[in-house]
Amino acid sequence: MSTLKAVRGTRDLLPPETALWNRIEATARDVFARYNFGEIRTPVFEDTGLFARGVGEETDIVSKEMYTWEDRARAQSEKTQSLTLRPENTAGVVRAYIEHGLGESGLLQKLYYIGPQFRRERPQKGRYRQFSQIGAEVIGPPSAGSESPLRDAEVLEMLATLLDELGITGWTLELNSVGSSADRERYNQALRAALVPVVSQMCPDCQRRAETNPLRVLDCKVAADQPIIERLPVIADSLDEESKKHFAAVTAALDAAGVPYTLNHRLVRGLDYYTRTTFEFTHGGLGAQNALLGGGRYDGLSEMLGGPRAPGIGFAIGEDRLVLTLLAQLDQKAAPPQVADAFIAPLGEGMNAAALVLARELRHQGLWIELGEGSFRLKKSFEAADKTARQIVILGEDELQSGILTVKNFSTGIQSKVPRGELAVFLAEPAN
RNA sequence: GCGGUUAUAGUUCAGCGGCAGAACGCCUGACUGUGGCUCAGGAUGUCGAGGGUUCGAUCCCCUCUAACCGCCCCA
Repeated sequence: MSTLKAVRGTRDLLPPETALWNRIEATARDVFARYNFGEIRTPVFEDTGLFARGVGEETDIVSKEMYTWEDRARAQSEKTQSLTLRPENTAGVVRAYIEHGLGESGLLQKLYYIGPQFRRERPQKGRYRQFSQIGAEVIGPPSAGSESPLRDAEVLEMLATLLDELGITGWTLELNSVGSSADRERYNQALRAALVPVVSQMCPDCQRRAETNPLRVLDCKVAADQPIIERLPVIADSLDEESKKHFAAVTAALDAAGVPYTLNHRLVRGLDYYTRTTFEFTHGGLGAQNALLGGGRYDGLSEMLGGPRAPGIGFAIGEDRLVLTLLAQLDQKAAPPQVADAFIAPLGEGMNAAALVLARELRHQGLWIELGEGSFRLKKSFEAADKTARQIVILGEDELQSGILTVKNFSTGIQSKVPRGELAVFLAEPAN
């Protein structure tokens, strides 16, 4: 019988790596707070219809990657409900926006989330079936300014700030506009028309894409196809005046703020709800999964879900990919194991209870304490202490009677006698 | 979902159709209340799982599972 393991595409996160996850999340919360975002937590599963309508029936995510099941009916007469583990979080946030009438405040809603998402894809490095996204949405009624290109620019500037504060170096912001849904439709037709005479010279994948999703042809990496792709129409030419004006305002604001970006007119994103601005922050160290985060504007999503008009813009960061990138940059050396301030070594099992009392005192004073075990020989206590703490406190009969404790610092090698009343202050001083 | 590579000790990895190996880590002692350095000794394990070929399989064959790489797609 084989032992049980974490299922395919899922994994355990262990210390010390979890410390990095916590640092990333703390930094994100800090940055979001400065931009006046509040946290939203939506359910991990939702009615399947939310994703079918919100993300799009024809997308890969909905058509083949969702974890969906029929919920048990409570009564014979009741119909079962189709539920799905969320494959992304924007649809859930917009559902909550509609459900709670958040638009009625007349204010812009600025919401962020951190949490697991689920897609049944073939796992690879940087791609898991349960993965974590850090995302945010700016959404509200047009009267709150939700359509303004300033919102796009602010979100992008915030992301640049976040990546910089996380210490991610070498990222690239790729930017495009896919226009309104009408613009997109017009472009699709132009693209199909332009492909007809040339598609037979292209790779088999492109021949298939030309049928199923012409926009995807732009993503082709086959070298021989590139000259053909170069001559295909560009989406910018299909944008209406409003969309052009919007995009020009976004780039102008980014220029003013000094946020570097690259225009990529081939950047088309896979979710149906995107309109106008779309973007991706990429990083070279991630291999085939080079997108650190992706996002864009979704002016029609609320209405697609039966809500009021509520334009918005948002993004999702692949937290797993952030961790991979930082781990690669840190080069393992800058991952110091977490060590306690002090290790308390009781001498003999008779000292165990007294050691707990001492540990309690010190912990209540804010110190990180590792509590040893009296049956250990002192040598063994030292060995354990050296791996888990900066210093060791010896608690034997002598120390208990006299109230003068023996402390040894591992980095300096200095051993000291410290009165119990001064112990907490002494231990807190890194140089002792 | 498709193609390729891989799977041996806690970890990183050698290995061979005939007793399962190294390094690091771990445990014990030298050192009875003093770690790191050193020395001596010890345990590492269903050789990913299941089946087949063979006198004999960790090794060859098949199936499965998983990781990694590429495709698809995406965070």
